[in-house]
Formats: sequence, structure tokens, C-alpha cells
Amino acid sequence: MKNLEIAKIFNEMADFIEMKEISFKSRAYRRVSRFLNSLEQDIEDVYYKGGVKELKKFPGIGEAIAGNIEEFIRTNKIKAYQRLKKECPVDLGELKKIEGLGARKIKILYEKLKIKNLKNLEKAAKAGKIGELDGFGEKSEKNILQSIEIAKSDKGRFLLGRILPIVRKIINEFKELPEVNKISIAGSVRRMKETVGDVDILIVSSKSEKIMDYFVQMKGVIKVWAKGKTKSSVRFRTGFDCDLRVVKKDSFGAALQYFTGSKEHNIMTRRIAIKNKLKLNEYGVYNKDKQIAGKNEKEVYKSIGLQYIEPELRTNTGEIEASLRQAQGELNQLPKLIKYNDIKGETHCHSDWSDGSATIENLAKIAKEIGYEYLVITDHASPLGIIHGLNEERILKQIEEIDRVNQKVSGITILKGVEVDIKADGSLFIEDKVLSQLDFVLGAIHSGFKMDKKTATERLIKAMKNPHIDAIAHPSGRVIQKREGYQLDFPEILKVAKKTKTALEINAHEKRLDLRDIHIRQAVEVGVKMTIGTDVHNVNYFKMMELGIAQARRGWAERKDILNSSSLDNFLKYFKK
DNA sequence: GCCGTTTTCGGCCCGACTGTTTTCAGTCG
Repeated sequence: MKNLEIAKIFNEMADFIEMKEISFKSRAYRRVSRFLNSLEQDIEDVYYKGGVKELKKFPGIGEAIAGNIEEFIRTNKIKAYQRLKKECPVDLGELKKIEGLGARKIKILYEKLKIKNLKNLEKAAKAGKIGELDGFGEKSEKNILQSIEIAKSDKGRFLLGRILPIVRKIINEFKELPEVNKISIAGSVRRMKETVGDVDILIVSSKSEKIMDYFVQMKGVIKVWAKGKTKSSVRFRTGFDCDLRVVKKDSFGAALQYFTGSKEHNIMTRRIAIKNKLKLNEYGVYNKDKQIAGKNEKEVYKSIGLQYIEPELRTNTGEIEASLRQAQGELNQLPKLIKYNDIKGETHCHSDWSDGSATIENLAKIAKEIGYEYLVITDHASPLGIIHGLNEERILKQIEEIDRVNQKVSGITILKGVEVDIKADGSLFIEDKVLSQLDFVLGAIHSGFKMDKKTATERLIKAMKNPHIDAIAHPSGRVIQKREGYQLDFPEILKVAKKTKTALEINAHEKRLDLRDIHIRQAVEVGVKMTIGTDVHNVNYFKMMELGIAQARRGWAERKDILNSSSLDNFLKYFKK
């Protein structure tokens, strides 16, 4: 898969072009770079299928860029890129991490001081050479040095699950202020993206200066990047940046729409506004100079001819077109997304019988408190010693224990399940005879992550064809920022899943979120059902359900697509083979 | 460089903040 490699090169080409001129040419490259980053198909496959002509069917890809892609696929390099890089051989990735350094300034630094990377930059700044340059000054030099220190400890993007509680704490702190009339999370946190680069917060207040003063001195702030009347930006010690914007109440909806993004989504909505002879900015929708919408998001969308679009969908991957069609009267173009309180039971839960830490009884009580109708105990059945996997004998014993707990704890039903290892050849670690006594069987791959695509696909397909398998846990095996997971022929997996009525799990664990959003969307399209499970290992895991639901929503899933949003009866009925 | 129910040429989302500058370019989101 060369998508990401090409995307990276195009992004750098955009920077190099920007060094020479503020041009739309660089934007064209940047746009395709982003497009490739989110493209689910393998661009190489597309090329081999239909050549340059096929490539040019994608938005933003024309003659020149298609040629570049072709060149890379065939020769593994792009001459135009190499020429640009030769002119200014700098480590863009490193230098662009420094706040305030963009393409133009990086070029000046290279030309005047031969600065190529962070090391050169630090040396020059410490020697006081940067402040002497035209366009730079004492302050720039100081900021660069501070920024280098911060970049050294940079942790990259944060898991949504880690950042959410922190953001909610910040929000609650602001809510205490009398000057705050209204407050909302915005940006990628509001869109519930699985990883988050920085945090955006929007406040309605008529006393913006006071809010800003409070913001930049909040506990944990280690650097103020910018502080203005309506907009400020800081870095927290935890390692993330936080942007705060304050607007008047008449602009709240427009500001929220603008500040939530995504960038691509915003560009599209603004273009649509222009087509309608309107202007959309963060203060409202304007007809000439008259504000015609802005108080809330719904009216903002409506005023430019769109149906309201949920934040999780705002990625410019078809939601705007769907919204447009729906606004024009076609039904059900946008999904009626599953809601955050639609889940009726947990379907992936480990107890102290394997590698979980809580007893079945305790887990049952917690699940009941949450309001679940049912809880499936799915301890590992695996040869791996470290997780104390169950064998046939212990599964039968556990069935008795669950019967006992069901007697004792009322108001919730504990279902008998297992997470059984799928062996390298696709067969299961537990005999069918024992599996047949369980309510719900999850199949999972826990070893051999380096399989090739064909092997991995065949392995899963064989498991899905076992009549006792009800669902596949964390189907791709990826761990965010750690492990890619095995490659799968996903369309093929979906075909078999549909035929065998095997559900695919959306594992809600903050580090997994597997299925990915694009796969969920494909599953929804072909009608393959899913479950959302948090992979409980202790009682704190239950709350990650929110992340799994967010993932499902970003994959356009409705309630009907998610099996454990059904009542106990319907859930069980689905799996009656 | 890309693209077209206003166009095959002339547009391309829009505005805040900073620093270095005396009116604005660069950066950021």
C-alpha cells in the first residue's frame, strides 16, 4: 500500500512549492495528499486497474498529479519531488513541528544559515543568529528555542479515550465562571476522532478578555502560543495544545460549525455558501452584509441548503452530498446514527476466570448499574498461559457459575460466552461440542500478526464458517499507533460474514477501535451486522462504550446495524442458527 | 495544479494572531 508514502511526498512537495510562491499549486498537492491519507482503496490497485485515466477520476487529481502517482508506482520515486528537495534539502517533518515555522521561513533559514534540521536550528538560535535575520527578531528566536524544547518531548497525537476526561474537566472548570454563558467542545474531539492532535473549545461570552486571562493562567498551562481578544492557544503539561475561541451568542452556531471542522468539510460548506451567493464564516451566514443565520448549527446548515450533519460525519467523504440530497427531499440519505444511550448490553467481557480482574458477580452488578439488560461473559479460551485461557473443562464449570450468579443477581441477565482463539489454520481452540452450549461465541486472532493478506483472510473466513461463531472480535488486530494489524481482503470478509450471519465486533477499547470507521461504513452498506464491545478487563472498561459508539457513528452506523442495541430477546434471536 | 448548470480561463474558504513592520506577510486552524 503506497497511499501514505505518496501522501507524504505530496505534502512535502506542497511545502516546497509554497517556499517559492504563495500559490494554489501547493494547495492542489496538499489536497491530494490529504485525500490519499484517507483513501481506503489501494491507489496502486486503482492504477493497475485503469491506469492514469482511472486515477484522474478522483477529485483533485489531474494530468500532472496522476503522472506523479504513476511514476512513483512504477519507479518508486518522483523526479519533480527530487528536484524540489535538492533546491532546499531540509528535514521538513522536523522543522515544521516548530510553532511559527512554515515553508517560507524554513526556506529563509536554509538560505541564510544553512539550517536543515532541529539540531542546526537550536545551535543557530542559541548563538543568536536567528534574531539578526530579516523577518525574524529577538522574540522569534526566543520562541523558537522554547518550541524546540516542547517539540523534543512531543508525544504526537493522543488517544481520544485519554483526552476526553481531561477536556471535560477543563470544560467544567470554565462552567464555573460567571462570564461563561455557553461552552462547547469543538474540533476533532467533538467529531470523536479516534486520535486527537489538539483540543478546541468554544465559549459564548460578552467578556472575552476575562475568559482569555483565565485561560492562559489555568493550571497545567506551560506555554502560551498566542493570546488575543477572541482567540488564544496554549500548551498543557500533558502535552496537548488547546485553542479557545470566544464569540457572541448570535454567532455560536456558525462558530461551532467552523471550529468543529473538519477542514475539508468546512471548505465544502463554504463553497456551497458561495454558490448560493452567500458567505459563511465563523460569525454567521451572510447575504451581502446581513446575517441570515448563525445562532445554532441547524440554521447555519439550513440557510445554505443543507440538512443538519452530525459532527462525527463531518469529514467531507460524502456526507455533504447526502445532506444536500436529503434537503432536496430524497429520504434517508444521511444515516439516523445510533445514539450514545442505545446500547442494551455488553458483549465482550473478561472476568477473573481468565485475565480480567473482577468476579462475574461483581461485573454483573456494575453492568446492571449502568442500566444494561444483559452482559456476556467472554473469557479467553486460548493456549496462551499469560491470559489464563479457559479449556473445555473450565468453560463447563464457568457455565455453572454463571447459572449461580443469574440466580443471585436480579435485574440483569448474564449470558454465557467465550472469546475463543482462532488458530493459524482457522480452526478453533475449543471443540464444537462445548461451544454449542454457549449463548455467544466470539472468535479472535491473538497470534501470527505478520500473516500476509491472503492467509489472514482465509484464516478468518474459515473461522466465520464454523456454525458456532457468532462474531469476530477486533477483526483487524490493529492497535492504534502501535500495530497495523493484519491486512484483510475486507470485501471478501464482508461477503462471508453476511452469508454466515457472523457479526463483526467494533472493539471499543481506546487503543483498538477496531473495526475502523471506513470498514464500519462498508459493513453498513452491505448489511453486515456488528456488535460494540469494550473488551472489559476491569470495571473501569465499561465506560469506553462511548468510544465504540462514536466509532460506529463515524462509520454511519444506525441502531439497526448494531446487534447489542437490541433487547435481550432480539439479540439472542439473531444468533439462533 | 485543478476544475467548470455562471467559466476551457480565471478563479480557488476565511479570518485571528504574531512579530516585525509602519501596512503586512507568515502561520495557523
